[in-house]
Amino acid sequence: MVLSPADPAACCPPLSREPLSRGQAEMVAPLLKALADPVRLRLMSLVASHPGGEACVCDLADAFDLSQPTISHHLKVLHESGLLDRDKRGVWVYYRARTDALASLGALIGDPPG
Amino acid sequence: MVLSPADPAACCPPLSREPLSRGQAEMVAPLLKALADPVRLRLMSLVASHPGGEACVCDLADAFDLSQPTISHHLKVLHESGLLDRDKRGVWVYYRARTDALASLGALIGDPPG
DNA sequence: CACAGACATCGGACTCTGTCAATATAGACG
DNA sequence: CGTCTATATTGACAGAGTCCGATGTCTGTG
Repeated sequence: MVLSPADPAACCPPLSREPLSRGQAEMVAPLLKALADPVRLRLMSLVASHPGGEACVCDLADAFDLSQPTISHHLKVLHESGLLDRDKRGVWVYYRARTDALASLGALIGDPPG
Repeated sequence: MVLSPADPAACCPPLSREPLSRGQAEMVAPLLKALADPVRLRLMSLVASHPGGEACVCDLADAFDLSQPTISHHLKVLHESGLLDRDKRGVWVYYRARTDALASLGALIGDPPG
């Protein structure tokens, strides 16, 4: 089993406030790496902006010109990084955006020195 | 010559607001890719939090256990993505964080649906 | 001009990543 | 149980990324 980390970006002050330690950088970089792909960015946005806050794979796959395993792979990356929650209901799997993780990450990057 | 884009993340609504288009995702992903490396994250943080808002390569290189060409390479990636400005003064090169680009990117990721 | 120092570029070795086709798993239903 | 449908896993491969040593470029100085 693979557990999804809680909110890795919540551990660090904003980039512009003080230098990130090596350990902190190694915590945060995987989150950014997970988002740093056009397909995963769109997947994340599709899920996060979906009415009800969640979307099933069947809703998502149609938006792309990619094979089903490829979509599944990208969703796995987002899930394992802690940016998407997974919820299997019957045959369908619903993904939900971790808005707390997105908010922490956004603050880490964008917040001024304070 | 390589020109540094203005502020790519300023073109898009927050992730959670509405689905990112394919074109938008392809604009933003390179910014995230540039940040999605532990070394570049620390470099960015070192520059952004440096007193005076800028730092020269000589200040930065000491913080890492990497060769000088490697540091230079990472700084180039950050510069070409539009996250760092370059300013050569005499023999030294000073880098300055593009706080506008960081703010836009942070808002894109972290802002709520609104 | 010659030299030294700060930084960049080049060429390579090696690892990581995105993608697909094929196959597996797991639930619903007859 | 057998079948259909939704999703995940595996294995393979091309392309991209990280890193280093060697070398190049530019600038100040004697």
